[in-house]
Amino acid sequence: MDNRKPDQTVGEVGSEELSEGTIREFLGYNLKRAYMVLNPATQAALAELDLRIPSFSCLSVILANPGIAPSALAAQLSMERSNIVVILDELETRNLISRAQMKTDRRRYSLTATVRGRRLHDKAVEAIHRAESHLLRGLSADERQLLVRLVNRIETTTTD
Amino acid sequence: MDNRKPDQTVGEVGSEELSEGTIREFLGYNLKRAYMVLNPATQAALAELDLRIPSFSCLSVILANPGIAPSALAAQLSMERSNIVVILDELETRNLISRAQMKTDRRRYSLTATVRGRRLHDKAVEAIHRAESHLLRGLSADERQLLVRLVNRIETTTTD
DNA sequence: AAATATAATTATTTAGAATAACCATATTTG
DNA sequence: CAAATATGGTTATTCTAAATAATTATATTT
Repeated sequence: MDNRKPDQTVGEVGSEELSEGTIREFLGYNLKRAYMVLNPATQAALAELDLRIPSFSCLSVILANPGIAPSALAAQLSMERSNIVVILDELETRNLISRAQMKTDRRRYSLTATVRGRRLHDKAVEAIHRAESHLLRGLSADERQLLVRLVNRIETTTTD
Repeated sequence: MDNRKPDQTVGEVGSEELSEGTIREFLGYNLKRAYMVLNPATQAALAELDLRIPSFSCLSVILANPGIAPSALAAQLSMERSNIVVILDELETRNLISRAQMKTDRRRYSLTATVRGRRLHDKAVEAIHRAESHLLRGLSADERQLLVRLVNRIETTTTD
């Protein structure tokens, strides 16, 4: 029933002939494996610019939404507010973003990227694109686009 | 240059109109988001059977490769050998697998699943399939298959 | 005016993954 | 053959990232 090779030696499985069994059927497992490949590659690409992935993500969302508040940023990236703070501290110290108290609500801070922040961000975007392109070199442009769309439809389904 | 809405109030970005900016372009970001959705769903499905994801993965690979050694198991799942040990301890305590010293090499242990282990595994497979099917309900069978294939081609590309 | 809620922050805890070190057995090599 | 080196499993430890709790300031509600 479950013996693929009826004559296999029990207790002696050659390392080349290992089967992954059922787990490869699951999307979750495959996603995780892929993520474990993409993530270090992205980290390495950003490390050259002294950025970590969460810092880059924050910078990117701030650039796309000038004036965004930390709590909105956290919600957007599905991060804890408390963890956002230390990232913003670092970005601000490095003069990549600036915090300004809002006049309308003095509890909130308005986040904007500096010119320096934008320049670094743009470099980072290129670096990540290079890294990903390398990993995706086996896929055509159409296939890449299709992949991203399909991946997004998982999440879309969920958020509803 | 960077003002999408020329008349927007700086420091006042409505929460509904947030843009994700460039990050959505990156496969890594999209994969992570999807993974963050799949993972908790899988965890929840397995929790009912008192299994965690790594335990299930080990059980599954052992079932597919009876007699596999812990180090081969670790390599297969890209886990540290030292972390595998505690998982095997738990699986053995619960009588889901058994460890037997190999005659040929007494340093190695031969891992096999028990009947009880197989039964629990099969239940777990069903539970995960149910959970994933729910999350993927917006995709057709063809699309799901295509998604998994494309995801796998990322990793394949890398391992070469 | 008092009570309650929200935003940012700080400090603490927790959980997981990676590292280092240890013992037993195998293999290699002088 | 004996000594040295390597490998497999195990244990203990360290490191890091994420989650929680608690604090202060301001806003809103009653």
